[in-house]
Amino acid sequence: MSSNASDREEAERLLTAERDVQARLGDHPLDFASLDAISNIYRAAAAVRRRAEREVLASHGLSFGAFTILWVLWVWDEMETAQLAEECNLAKGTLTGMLNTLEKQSLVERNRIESDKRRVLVSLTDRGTEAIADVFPRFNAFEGEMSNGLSVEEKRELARLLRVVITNATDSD
Amino acid sequence: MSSNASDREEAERLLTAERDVQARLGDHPLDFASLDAISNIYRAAAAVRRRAEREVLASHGLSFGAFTILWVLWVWDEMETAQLAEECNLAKGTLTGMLNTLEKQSLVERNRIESDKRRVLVSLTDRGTEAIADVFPRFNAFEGEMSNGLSVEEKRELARLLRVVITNATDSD
DNA sequence: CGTCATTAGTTTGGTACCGAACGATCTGCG
DNA sequence: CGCAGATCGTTCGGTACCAAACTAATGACG
Repeated sequence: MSSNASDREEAERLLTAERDVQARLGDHPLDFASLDAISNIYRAAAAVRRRAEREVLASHGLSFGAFTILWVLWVWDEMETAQLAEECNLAKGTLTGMLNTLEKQSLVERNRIESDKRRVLVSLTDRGTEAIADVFPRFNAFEGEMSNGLSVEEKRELARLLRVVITNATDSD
Repeated sequence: MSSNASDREEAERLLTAERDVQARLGDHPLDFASLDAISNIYRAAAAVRRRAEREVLASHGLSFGAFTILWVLWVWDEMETAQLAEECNLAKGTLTGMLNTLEKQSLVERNRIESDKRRVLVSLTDRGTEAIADVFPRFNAFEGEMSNGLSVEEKRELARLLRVVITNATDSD
């Protein structure tokens, strides 16, 4: 890791920008701590997602969202659509489309619940189980790479801090 | 916040699932610390983004990405397309489309650079400056809400931990 | 000068994703 | 029963987003 002249220049450039922004805001004080924390969440998520799709998922023809669906179904065996959408952080309309795709690929199957025909139970097919069992270890190793340089305690702390944000963002939705 | 019976049940449910997954993986050990840390990044990002769009940005007709573009231009005054895409975490093709939208709304303008006609300098219009100056304080307050319950030190720590992940995910791209 | 590799931005084709409106099914209450 | 609301999944219209192919402009080297 280089901590050199250009890093220092970059830091100065950022400080100048920070001052400029503050000036433009007048006396309304800027909450930089929150800004950094929250905006880095988005940057990290986008970067991790893109890289995962390219390096781990593309070879299996899976998008990040599709992977998540398979993973959740693998863990919980079968799940109703609404719950699955919630667990995967997707709007239910989005899930419908992705399940169509996954169904065409014979990775998942849908079954209407007899006792309540509005509801649908989604589960993995054998092919789907095979796929996620194959790709998951690679994905988990990738997660390890992405948190390289963090101790186990730091990873736990990161997860904890993020849980607070998730709660705030999900609260009284 | 309730720490009650159903929370405990939920925790047990999760532990069971964890054991099941581990069993399914056989002797290949699962890196739960990395899994939690990384997957929470994505959950947090999606939750924050959706909420920001609904509660802060929708009233201004801005998407999260569009907001980011305006914000970056506000901070840096003007910027070439490639650099702007990088700063906003967008593929350059994506940026083209979003700039078209923003241009139609008269929020940004594009100017070819005379000395090198391939390049384009993007900057805010007066309307754009007005828009971001109006919405940003609200957005920053929202970021504060999202990190509610975290001390300033914890926010800085969160930002720092995420920077490590960002570096890992961006490294040798 | 001309041609070839490089670079900047745009176009293209395709998926993911959202919110809102919808249609089907269930449930409670008269 | 029967019908008024609630609840489930799907459909619809629209944006955002990516990677890869393309186009125009530049610059380097003969």
